[in-house]
Amino acid sequence: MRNFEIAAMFNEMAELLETKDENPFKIRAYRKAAQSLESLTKDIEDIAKQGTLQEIPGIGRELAAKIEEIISTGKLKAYEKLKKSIPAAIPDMVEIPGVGPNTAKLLYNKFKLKSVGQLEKLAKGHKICNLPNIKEKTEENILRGIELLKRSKERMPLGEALPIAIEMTGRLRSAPGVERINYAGSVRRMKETVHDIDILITSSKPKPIMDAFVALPRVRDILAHGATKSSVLLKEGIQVDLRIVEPESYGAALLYFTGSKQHNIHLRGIANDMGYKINEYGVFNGKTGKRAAGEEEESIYKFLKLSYIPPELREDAGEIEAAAKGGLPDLVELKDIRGDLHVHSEWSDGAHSIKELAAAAGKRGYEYIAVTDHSESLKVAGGLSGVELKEKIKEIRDINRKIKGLTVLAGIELDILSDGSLDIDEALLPELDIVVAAIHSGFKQGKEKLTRRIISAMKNKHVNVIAHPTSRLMGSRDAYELDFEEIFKVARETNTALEINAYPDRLDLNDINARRAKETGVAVAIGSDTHVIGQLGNMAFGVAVARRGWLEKKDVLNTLALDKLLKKIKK
DNA sequence: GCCGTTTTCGGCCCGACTGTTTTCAGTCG
Repeated sequence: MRNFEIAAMFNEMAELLETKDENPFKIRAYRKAAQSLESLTKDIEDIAKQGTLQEIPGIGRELAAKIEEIISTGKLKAYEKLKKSIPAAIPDMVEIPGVGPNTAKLLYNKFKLKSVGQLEKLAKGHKICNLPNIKEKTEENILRGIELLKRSKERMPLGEALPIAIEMTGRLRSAPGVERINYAGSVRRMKETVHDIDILITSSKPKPIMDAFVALPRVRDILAHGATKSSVLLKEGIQVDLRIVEPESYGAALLYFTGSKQHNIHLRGIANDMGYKINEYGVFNGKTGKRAAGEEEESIYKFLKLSYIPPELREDAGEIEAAAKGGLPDLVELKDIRGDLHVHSEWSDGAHSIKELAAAAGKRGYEYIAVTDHSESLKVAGGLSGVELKEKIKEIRDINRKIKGLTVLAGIELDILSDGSLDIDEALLPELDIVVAAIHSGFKQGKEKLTRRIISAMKNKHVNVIAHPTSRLMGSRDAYELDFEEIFKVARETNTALEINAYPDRLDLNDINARRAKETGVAVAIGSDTHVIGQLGNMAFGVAVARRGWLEKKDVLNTLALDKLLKKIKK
């Protein structure tokens, strides 16, 4: 799977081309192609073999040839040449907020800089403030930009960003003059990580709201403070943008501010073809300037003859074409979830008793939870021996006799050992209601071996779900590579579900693999991997991944009623 | 560099904020 490697190369080429005064549309073409590769649900090498590269949106004759060159030689001459032609300090300087290609080139040509560090020294010595278009203020801004670059995080996990977005909108809601308020951007699209938080407000009196915004307690730095648009950097290292528009522009502004950029560009292109223009204020007739829509998002999609596209799908990954044909999926919702299939109790490394978990799950309206404590070899997590497992199953049966309205399923999170065997006396497996298996060690074994381990677990007739298939932990452990095509194939053949682990640092399967699972007819189970009762709420993040993966209710195992669930999984 | 029942050439989304300017370029989203 070299999709991401090639996408990264195209993205880097776009950045390099930006410093060369290249045609901006050519630069966009590279970005669009990169994005297209990132959202691809198939292996690029397979597509190349079939000779259908040019069927990928944004890939034409030239980029297809470049992809083939990368696949066959491992290199791309055009990339190497481009990289050699641009001094490394220029793209490094462009990383500084406020410094773009032109400023970077100007600085390089004047001082022949080798690094951002050298630039910082010069700026501190007031050596750059006599260049054309650069005076003291710009010099200060460059220094501030360098500081920002050091302090700001690359991307923040959704699990951290969403609560901040909710808190900030909550605080601003009561500011004088606020009519409607929403967070937008990639947080609204529920992307797994976000670069910044976008907030939209409608009001006819923006100024006092803006002043309140930049004075909020979390604000560490004000990056821009205008009449209708401001940006701040929070103490947490993430940027928040606030935009205020008149109430009649709510829909258009929410659409614009939610993105994605590629989705908006595509919509605006459709409007152009119809003789109309879309901006953040509305849809306007290109000739008369007369307003045609914009108060609500729905009215804009309707005007463009598209069905309404939920934010999670707005990535220009085929959703606009589907909406034009009325073929959008009817996305699964949190309220469709009838139970949680991955929960830990104090029998292993969870904090609560099974009784407490059952009560909390009942409060959430669930019909069932599977208590899936770890198996014996996972010592750090207090894995259960066979004897303990038997006791635990007995406890669950007792609890089920006493409680009403919710069924506790006797489960296990079974370790898939490094040779692919299962960490249990297999005679015990039939006594369990549901068996979840997962890899917890040997992450560096390589693609082939890891794939074989998972496949051999799936082939066991008692294993129902493979949990967190790639074992990634955002920010600390990358996903290992797997042959997903093979895994999906065996999963379908053996009636094994793959998990979307809803724990915010995992979200594994991710959106793209979830979509591919659906396309290949593999069932998906969403599990919260709860260790503390509050984490049951993480189910919402798992549902978000499912929605971003185009999943419908029927694609998700734990939307089934208990009797249907038990009938559907293998025994 | 892509794309096309209007086009194989000539389009390609659109606007806010800032600083250095005296009308605009650069940057950002």
